[in-house]
Formats: sequence, C-alpha cells, structure tokens
Amino acid sequence: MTVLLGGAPRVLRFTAEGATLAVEIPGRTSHAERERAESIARRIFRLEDDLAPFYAALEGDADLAWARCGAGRMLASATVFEDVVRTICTTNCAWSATERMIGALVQLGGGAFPAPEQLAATPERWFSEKARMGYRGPYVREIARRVVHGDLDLERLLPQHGMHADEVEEALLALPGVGPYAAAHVMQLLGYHELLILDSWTRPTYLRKSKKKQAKDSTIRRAFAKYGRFAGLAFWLYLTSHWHEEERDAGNGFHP
DNA sequence: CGTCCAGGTCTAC
DNA sequence: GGTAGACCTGGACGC
Repeated sequence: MTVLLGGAPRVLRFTAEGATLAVEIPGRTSHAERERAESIARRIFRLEDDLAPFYAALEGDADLAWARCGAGRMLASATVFEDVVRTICTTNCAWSATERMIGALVQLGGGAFPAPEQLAATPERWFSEKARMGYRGPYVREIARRVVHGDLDLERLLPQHGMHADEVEEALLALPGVGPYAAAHVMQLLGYHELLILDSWTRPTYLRKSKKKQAKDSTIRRAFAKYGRFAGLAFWLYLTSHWHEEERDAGNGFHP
C-alpha cells in the first residue's frame, strides 16, 4: 500500500512469515522514515490490540468460538484522521459512492491518502466537483482545517494515550459528519470494541443470521451485552463469520 | 421521466 | 430525550 512517509507517498510492502510481519520500503529511507513505517504497520494491523481476554471469553461460545484462532483484528488506516474521513465517506450512500470519493481523495494525495494539510488547502470546489462528495465535502474540509489549526488532535484518540472510551466517543461525536454509526465504526478501528456498528448493512444482516423477523437496536445491544467491552467486536464477527469460512475449514488458525 | 434509498447526520422543534 | 425533514450523489426501480 502507499502511505505518506516524510511528506511523500511511499509504497509499503507487507509480508507475513509465521508470527513475524515484515515491512519492505522500496528505495532509500531515513531512520525516521523506517521508524514511522513500523509505527504505521502496527497501527494498520492493530498489533497493540490485546484480544486475549476476548478470546478467553469465547471459550465454548456456540457462535464465536471459531474466532479464537486470531480473528477480529480489523484493518485500520495509517492515521486516525484517515479513518475518520473514510468513515464519513461511507455514510448515507452506496458503497460504489464510497469507493469513488475515496478514490478521488487518494488520487489527490498522489497515491497515498492525503494529509490534513493538503485537504485543508484544497478548495471546496474540488470536493464537490471532482470528488463528488456532496454535503460531506465541507465536513471533511472543516475537520482537516481544525487538525491543521491545532485545535483538534485526532491521533490523541489512539488507545495508547489512555483516554476513556466515553471521552473518545464524545470527541468523535463532536466532529461534523460523525454520528452514532461513524463513531462506533471509528472506535472499532481504534481498538475500543464495546459499541455496536448499527447501520443499514448490519441491521438486516443481523436479522438474516439470527433468523429473526425484526429487532430493535436496543434488543440487539442486549443480545451482545454479555461480551462486555468486546460487545461491538462480537457483533461484527457474528455478522461476518461467513467471511472466515475458508480459514476455518482449512484449520490453519494459530493461537496467539 | 420521477421516486426511492444506500454501510447517516444535522437542525429544529 | 425523541422525532420529522432536509441533505449531495447516483444507481435501481416503477411508470
């Protein structure tokens, strides 16, 4: 994948050998850039996220015991800013529109997702006319401007900074264009796994999987409350279990 | 052609 | 605190 390293788009190649993840960067790199690349890899693959307590709780779980092989490490972006903007681009539109908007953003960034500085400096016209982001454009641009201006530090929301989940949620909900769905989605990527991602895809998928005719959000939440601070992740794995069927059949999971 | 709505959010009651 | 309408866009659908 391509990310910004020292302000320039650089290709990172990831390869896994057993339990080791290697990062390859074609071309010359400085020590600082290699450090940053490792930091990005840790963030993307969410290596700091300790799922052991979650897996322990899944022992004997009829629906989710399969996930103990190492499932649930959702792929994140290089920065929280990128996760927030991408998530806003999933709201109230078809998936094809999301791909188009993010494709335009990445093109603007020269192959990498653009930094807040670049988005803040890009005229509103570009968001509406080129990226076709509609009313989302001003939201994204405003968030970028706040980051650049210094009164918004999204990277501070990473779990390593020790903020309480409630504070993180409050900070996300305060962003223009971020509501309950987007906040829950970004929090999953950050490693706060309690909130359920409830939207027009997860709701019907839950009904189909659980063979229910209907279920209010509060009912769904109650059904997953037993997973405690991992309720949201349990919900997500329940909905996506069929994505993992090949790995399960192959039985090639590992136990971290 | 018009209407609806898709991996929602905001504002105004 | 809960709900109605508006909101960009574009693909799917009915007429």
